[in-house]
Amino acid sequence: MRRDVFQAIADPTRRAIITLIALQAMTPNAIAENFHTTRQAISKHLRILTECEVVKQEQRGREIYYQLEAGKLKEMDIWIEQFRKIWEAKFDQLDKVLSTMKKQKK
Amino acid sequence: MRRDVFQAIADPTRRAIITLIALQAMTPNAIAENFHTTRQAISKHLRILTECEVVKQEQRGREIYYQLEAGKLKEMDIWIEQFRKIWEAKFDQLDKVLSTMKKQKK
DNA sequence: TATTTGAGAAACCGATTGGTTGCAAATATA
DNA sequence: TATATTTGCAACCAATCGGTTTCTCAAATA
Repeated sequence: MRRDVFQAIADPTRRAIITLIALQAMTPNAIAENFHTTRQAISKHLRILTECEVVKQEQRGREIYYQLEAGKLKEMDIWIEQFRKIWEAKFDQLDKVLSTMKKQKK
Repeated sequence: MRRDVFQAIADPTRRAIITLIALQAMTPNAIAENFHTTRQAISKHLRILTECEVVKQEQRGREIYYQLEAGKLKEMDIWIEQFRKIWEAKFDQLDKVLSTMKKQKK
């Protein structure tokens, strides 16, 4: 199955997992404690995140620590980049309007 | 149905539509010409994009022009923002490693 | 007025999703 | 060694997705 970062972060649970493990790596069990689903459901999400390389595994004994691969999120950032100019331009226009209003007030 | 921006951009066709109409508003027919699907399928995507407020309609006679609401994409940008520090930190570390290697070479 | 054109809505379809329960394998511990 | 713990995997299920075809409606045009 072909997956990408955009699909990976489409699910709210997956986004929550990403935020959760952003600062320190965690095991599936520890992660699952933070959600109202079964451990297996979390395991599935982790599999998807791993396939998309948004997350990295590190085996330690029988435990597996999942760690965020923040760099992969940069791909999204690059896609959004092209639209940043547009919404910033919009705000520039708003600035102009606001400063015009200010001048008129004076 | 509860939808959000993240679901909106999860589909590649939808992302392509967004890029397509970023610079100028377009009608469903005009948009559909750029894809290998029916106009109705595009119409469905436009409905989802409209529900998520990523896109705005402007009726002109019997034609409807779809226009990008770039500001909505900013929501995603804000979510990614929190991870930007992390991947930038990673690259800072890489910089250190590289400069150390450079010094050793000298 | 009759006809063509642009667009959304509805019904349907196969594939995918996110969840569940039950199981098997490997490691840790008594 | 026997048992408990951590994890992934398979099978199943209802809901949703992305697509199609068919239909209706409103606006433009002959």
